[in-house]
Amino acid sequence: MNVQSMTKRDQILKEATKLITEEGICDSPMSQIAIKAGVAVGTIYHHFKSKDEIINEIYVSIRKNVGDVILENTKNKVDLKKEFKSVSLGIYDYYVNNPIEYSFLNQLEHSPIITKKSHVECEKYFAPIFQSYQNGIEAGLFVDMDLMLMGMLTYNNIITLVELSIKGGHLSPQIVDQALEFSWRGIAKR
Amino acid sequence: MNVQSMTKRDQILKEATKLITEEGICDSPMSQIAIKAGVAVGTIYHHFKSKDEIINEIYVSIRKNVGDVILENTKNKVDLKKEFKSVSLGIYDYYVNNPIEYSFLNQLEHSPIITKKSHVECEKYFAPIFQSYQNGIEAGLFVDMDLMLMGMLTYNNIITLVELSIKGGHLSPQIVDQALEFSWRGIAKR
Amino acid sequence: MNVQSMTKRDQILKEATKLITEEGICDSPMSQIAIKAGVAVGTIYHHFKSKDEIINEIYVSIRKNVGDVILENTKNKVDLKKEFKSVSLGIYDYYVNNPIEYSFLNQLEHSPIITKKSHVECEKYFAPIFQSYQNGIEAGLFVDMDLMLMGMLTYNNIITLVELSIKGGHLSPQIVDQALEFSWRGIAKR
Amino acid sequence: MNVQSMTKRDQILKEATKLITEEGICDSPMSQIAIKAGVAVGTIYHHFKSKDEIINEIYVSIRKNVGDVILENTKNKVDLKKEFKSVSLGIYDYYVNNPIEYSFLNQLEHSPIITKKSHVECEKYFAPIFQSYQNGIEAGLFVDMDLMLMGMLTYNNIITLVELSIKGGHLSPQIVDQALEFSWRGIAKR
DNA sequence: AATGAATGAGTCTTCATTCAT
DNA sequence: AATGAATGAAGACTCATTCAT
Repeated sequence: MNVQSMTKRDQILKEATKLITEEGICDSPMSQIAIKAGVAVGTIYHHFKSKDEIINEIYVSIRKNVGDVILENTKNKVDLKKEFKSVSLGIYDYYVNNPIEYSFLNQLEHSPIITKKSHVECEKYFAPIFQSYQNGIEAGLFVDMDLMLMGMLTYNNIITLVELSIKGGHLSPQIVDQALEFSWRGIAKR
Repeated sequence: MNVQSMTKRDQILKEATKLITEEGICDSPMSQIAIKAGVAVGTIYHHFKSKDEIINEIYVSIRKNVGDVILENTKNKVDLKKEFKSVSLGIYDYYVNNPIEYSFLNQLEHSPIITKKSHVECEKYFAPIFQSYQNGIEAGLFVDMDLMLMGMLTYNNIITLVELSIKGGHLSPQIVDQALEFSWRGIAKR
Repeated sequence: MNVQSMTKRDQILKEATKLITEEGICDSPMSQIAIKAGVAVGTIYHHFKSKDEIINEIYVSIRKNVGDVILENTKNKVDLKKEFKSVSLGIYDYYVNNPIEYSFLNQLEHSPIITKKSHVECEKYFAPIFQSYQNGIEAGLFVDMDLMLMGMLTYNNIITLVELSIKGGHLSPQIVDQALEFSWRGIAKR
Repeated sequence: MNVQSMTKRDQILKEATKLITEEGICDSPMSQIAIKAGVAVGTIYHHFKSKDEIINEIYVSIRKNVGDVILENTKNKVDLKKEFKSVSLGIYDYYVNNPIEYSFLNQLEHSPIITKKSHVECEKYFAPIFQSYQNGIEAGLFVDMDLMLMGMLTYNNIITLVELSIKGGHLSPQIVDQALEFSWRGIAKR
């Protein structure tokens, strides 16, 4: 795969993401993606097997981006609260700065189009957080809560914040911190 | 509108909800909805203007169901924590007992198909909760947090719980209570 | 058939004429005719066997109106030129004062929807003109032209005038007379 | 556009013309046009945006054919009467030899499907005749008649002739000449 | 006579995918 | 690798007509 085709492949993925986010999957035909990406329809089929494959690839790749943020912010073992906050802020920043990717995830995560395989592949990107929470519980610093529940509650609280930010415009650092404190009070032992 | 057509109209809405939940909008043709509902395609168009209209109507009606639950659990002013828990459990129970409706909401809430008008109409169903939180803050019993943020965080925590329940099977009352306590710690002043 | 149903029947015919003229046959559904006529769809089918029947009935009835004008202006045998002019002006006036009927005829006369039977029935309405021309030729006052040709040429010249009037607004009596003289020169021996 | 697609495009136009002429627009579905043209339905939409676009394109192209005939017979400035007759005969011949095209025009010219744009585009094809008549009037050889009126009267007389020919079978040169003389007497000063 | 809910074949159009170039 | 014409199944929606009330 040479440089030019790399470019085309990426162009296709990028424009597909944008179009699907804006119009919905039902209203994002391959022909339109081709036009936006500046390639022929046939070219898309040189790089991808089907429309569903494109969608799944985009989905997983965005999840991976978030996974990278998590990894980055958990690699140096530091104070638990600091880590909690830096991971949370990292995810928050990623979504707020990549609203198209965020919106894509929202529209697709509950769709039957995303395969079981894709979902499974995405799970591993969250592993570092679960590890971190596990440590917190074992160290007696976190409340004794079901691990999966704790992970989902805290993650979804970040999503709530992102949602508010995207709908209502920029959030002040105070508001963001309020939300993170909300979560922290929920998991940390007094 | 007589009894029989009521039945047909409801049948259409019910089967459309089920099909869309299972197959996704793209894979839920009107012809299929008609078959499942036991009516002719034309009959659907006798009762609804378009596919989008059906989807929006279903969306709003489910939100209204949740609104009714909220209303039911906020009408008797009682202890704030009791109210918080009964509202939360009410919503939780509704979604867990109506997984199809829950899934429908998930798939559609971020879709461009749902109109601004529908979204606006749904907002009012949440008003009682916001009122309750407002009271809590003013009484000095809740932390001084942005009202919208507080509402979304607590609501989404219930959603998280529902998600876990639907994915992982029945949740023990302890787990449910853990999650509600997580939220309560997040909003209540110590 | 009582007075009320007469009214409804006529209402249906009137609104069908208008709608078809404005929208074309393809875009004039029975349901729309029913609404415009203020009746139920089923009511239309009490009065007419089918859509085609309505169209044919309207077509023939308009042709009959023109036939009545012809009859009216040929019943008193007078000077040939005067008769020619009064018949021509009569037809011209009818169309200009009934532009919807005129337009209906235009749109339908070449359509396969109009049956052979309808066409044949309409022919008789023109008989008086042909008789008049026959007389003119036999009297040696008109050029010796094929009778049918003479009839069509003169009639179509009136149509030309109507067309010009409807497209370009009111025509001065001078212009109208110019056209009638054009025809007259075409048929009268010098 | 290569040779093969040209062929397909033309095939579609040709078969659409024939079918619409025979069956009327309402009874000429795209599926049928596709079958007759020996292409897939989708292929039609590869070449045309909509059914209406096809119809308008056919309409204008036929008018253009007539325009070419007019142009051909007016380019050599000769005797006015000779020109009048050659133009008239040219148009007459075109229609008689292309009865499908003639019938198409008849069915469509008063239809709301033909756009204003199409009508305007067609006007220019008649310009040479109007110029010729203008010359005749200015040279004092033609009666002083409204130019548009003169154009329409003479043109419609040709149409009358065509109509008679198509309905009644072949017309003798004498009959044709009778009609042209009818028109000539109408416009020429004695 | 009048109604209008119901029907379902049929309409125009779309679009994922293929394939010859 | 890239193209884009071609395909045809399938989609949303229409509408003439029927029929129980």
